[in-house]
Formats: sequence, C-alpha cells, structure tokens
Amino acid sequence: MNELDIGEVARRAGVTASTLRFYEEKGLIASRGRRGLRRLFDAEVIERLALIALGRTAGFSLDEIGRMFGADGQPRIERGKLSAKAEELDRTIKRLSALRDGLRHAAACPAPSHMECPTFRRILSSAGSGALRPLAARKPRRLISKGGDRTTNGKD
Amino acid sequence: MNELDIGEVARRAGVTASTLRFYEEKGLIASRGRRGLRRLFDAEVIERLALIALGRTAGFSLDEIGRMFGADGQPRIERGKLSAKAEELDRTIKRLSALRDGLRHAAACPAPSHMECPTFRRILSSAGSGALRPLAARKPRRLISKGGDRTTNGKD
DNA sequence: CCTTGACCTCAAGCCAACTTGAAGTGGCAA
DNA sequence: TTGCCACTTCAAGTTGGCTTGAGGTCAAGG
Repeated sequence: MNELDIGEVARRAGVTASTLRFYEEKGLIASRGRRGLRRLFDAEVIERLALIALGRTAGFSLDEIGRMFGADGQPRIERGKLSAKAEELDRTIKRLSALRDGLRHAAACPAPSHMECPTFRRILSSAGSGALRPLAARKPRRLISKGGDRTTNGKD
Repeated sequence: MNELDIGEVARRAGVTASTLRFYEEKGLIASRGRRGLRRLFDAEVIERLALIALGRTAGFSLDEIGRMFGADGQPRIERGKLSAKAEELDRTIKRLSALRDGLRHAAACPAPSHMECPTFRRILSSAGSGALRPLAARKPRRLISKGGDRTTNGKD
C-alpha cells in the first residue's frame, strides 16, 4: 500500500503530525487526497520531507525552501543558489572551527581566570568582530505530549 | 574619560542601545551609574559584551551566559562546559562539512534533476537521519531606524 | 451500542532575543 | 536661555517554526 496516513509519515520522517499539517498549510508538502477526514500521503512525501530537512539544515527558511519547488513539485533548485549556500556554509565552518579551537584551548588553559588567558582574549576579539551569527539554540523538541497527536518521534 | 554613554558602548560593541538596555535588564551587563537619567558604562563592558557575543556564537543562550558570570562579575565559566560546547561544535562542523560537500556536488552535478543524482540522494538521507539542528536563519539585523536610538552599527 | 483513539480544524500560545512606539527628560552647545 | 536630540521608561510587537488546546469526526473493536 502506497498510501500513508499522517501518523505513519510522521513516524517515518521523524516529525510530528502537527508539523506535517503546518507544512501542508505552507505549501511545502501536499497530501494525495483524503479518506474521510484523513489525509493520505504517498510515500514520495518522505523524500520531500528529507529535502526540506536538508534545506533547513543548510540554513534555508521554510519560505525559501517553498520557493525552491516549482508548482509541479519538482525541486527546481538553482545550482547557483546551491553553491552560494555551500560557500556560505564554508565560511561558517571556518569560523566555527576557530571558535571550537578557541573553546578547547580555553577549557585546557592554565590561566587562573579566562580573562587572563591571551588566547581567550584573542578569541574574544575575533568573536566580537566576526559577524558570525549565533547557532540556533533551539529548544530541544519535546518528544511526547500527553494525548491526541502522539505521533512524534521518540519512544514510539 | 572612562565613562561611556550607551551610544558609545553601542557603537563600539556593535549592538544597539536597546540591546544594551535589554542585556542590563537581564543582568548580563551593568552600568556603573547614571548621569541624570543616562547610564554610564565603564569601558570594561565592551569586553563583557565581547564575551557575551562569544557565548552566543558558541550557541549559549543569554540565560546560560548569565549564569556563567558570578555575582561578582567574574566570568566563572566551567571548563567542562567549554569543552562540551567545543565537542558539540565539532560535531556540528562535521555535519556542516558533509553538507557543504553535498551542496557543492549537487551544484556541479550533471543529473537533470537533483533527485536523480545519487550523491544528492545520499545527502538527503543523511540529513534526514542526522539530528543537526538548523543554523539560525536570524533576520539580518536592521541597521537604521528613523529617529531616536540611531545608535546602531552600520553607517556611522 | 458505546468507547477508544487516531485523526480533523481553527485559533491561540510559545520561545528567544530583540525591536518599536509613544511619551517624557535633561545635558550641553550656541 | 533655548532648543536639540540622545537619552529615558514601559508596554507591546515581531519573527519563525512550530505546539497546544478545545471541540469535533469517524472506523473499528468489545
């Protein structure tokens, strides 16, 4: 059977049902139809959701991702955009690497207080000047609510 | 003169005055006192702001950062926390690197549509499984409002 | 027949980290 | 002395990406 109900999709894609409804509302995914009230998705949606996850991971907003699919559903991702993102990502990676090294140093640093450690101060100034935007400290998605849509990933 | 008014601090630290008031309210920074209504900061606050920026960059929330300063103002950053963050950062970097390579490949890939490219599909599945949280796509701070607190960085 | 439970809708809520707006104050140069 | 305008306060708004809640529908199993 190629028709998945929302719970099944949720389970397979690792998102909640409400997220799926939200994505549908935003036009990021579509259901093949309904059986009664219930949405039926076909299995391709899983792939699409992976694509969406990929886009999110790369730092695209949902709106941007939405614009990347043609009306037909084909992912019409412009290659230029991809490489632009790749380069942006590369810059981010470089900064993060420097930061990681700095943190490691500071963690191992023998100076009594971090402020007395020259390396730490150096990171400090580069962090100040660098326009690196914070990594999202998104709240770690709740895995379980009490009733109803328990179609969450997690213990299932 | 060691006493900076809020505008000066804002300019030097590259944040808006409202951000500084907000940070003060949250207890992340403190002003040395007031001249009339106006806050006076001493120059050390710049360093502190750099520290805050560093923390943000590393993915700490403002609350977490707040907890890192002792009541005295000394940055009591636990080294364990630093290295934990460093390792977290390292994992993020690894994922981002894979993603970057994937994007580069997809950009250069000769397959007619991305979905037909095996490499792309591979990235897709790893992005799906990986719990990499999206990089913040924070809105690119507005540099200028019309009046009042124009103490923003930017054209200055 | 009745309950259960997975689904449905729609509106509202949440979170962090700020920003914006309205209305007021006061330091300082001319 | 005057007037400018950078400052002040406080409350409310914004953004993105969902989540939560109330109240409802429906198919299947006991």
